[in-house]
Amino acid sequence: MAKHDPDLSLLFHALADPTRRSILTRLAETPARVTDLAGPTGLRLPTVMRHLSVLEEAGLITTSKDGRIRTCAIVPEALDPARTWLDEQRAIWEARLDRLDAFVMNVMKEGEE
Amino acid sequence: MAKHDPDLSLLFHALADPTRRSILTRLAETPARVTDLAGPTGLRLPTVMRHLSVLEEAGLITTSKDGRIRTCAIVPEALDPARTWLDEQRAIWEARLDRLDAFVMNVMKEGEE
DNA sequence: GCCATAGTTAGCAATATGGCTAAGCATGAT
DNA sequence: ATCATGCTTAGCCATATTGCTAACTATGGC
Repeated sequence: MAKHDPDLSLLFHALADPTRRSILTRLAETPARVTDLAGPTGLRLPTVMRHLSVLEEAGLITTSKDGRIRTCAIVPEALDPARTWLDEQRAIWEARLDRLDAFVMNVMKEGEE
Repeated sequence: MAKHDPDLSLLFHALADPTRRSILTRLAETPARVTDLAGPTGLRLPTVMRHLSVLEEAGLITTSKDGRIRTCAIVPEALDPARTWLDEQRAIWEARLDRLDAFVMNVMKEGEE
């Protein structure tokens, strides 16, 4: 049951920003409030909110509000589609490398003229 | 031989675009000319050139020009930093999950006393 | 030389991104 | 009730991204 959109573009885009990655590693320690997350970044609240919504839309975090406090937490399995894609690519790329070796050697041999 | 910056932001950003990912999977089959890569995308040459330079700056591909033909090829190990980061995160995230489990169990146990 | 091919460069337009301030709303403490 | 806290919304600005066309360079074939 895929609740979150596993769209790779959303996922990779969310991971492409250092602020967002630092938020994720911070959340890896423990869930945190929005203000707690903003602190280390040195950014203003609305800016952090924006990053959080990007992370949430990518399915990387969930948030819930209790009173006036919104608590954010990671969604560990959200990384899986990215990992899977990378693993698939590596498999394909490496398989091709063997063929490429042969190709390069051939070209180099012909280039000796 | 210019070492490419393994910057995760560049890397993830490059992977965040479907066109670029399709170019990569195309290149996984075999090296190809710029025109060959442009064909399947339905995009114009300059646009594809742009995508290629993003991929090259991220270290994901190398290109070389022979006569008027530029040949592009994947750089398999370029994915490693991304894979490594994902693996690290997963380890940390899962480690925290265990602690969270313990915490929850502890709370539940105390609640029974 | 002439011309088609392959790529490149320059520049335009629309949209997205990432930061901000200012003002608003809801909640908890006094 | 009042006020501080925590978040939210609206809107502004600068820059980046992604597409395009048009014009240019460079190479290879005839």
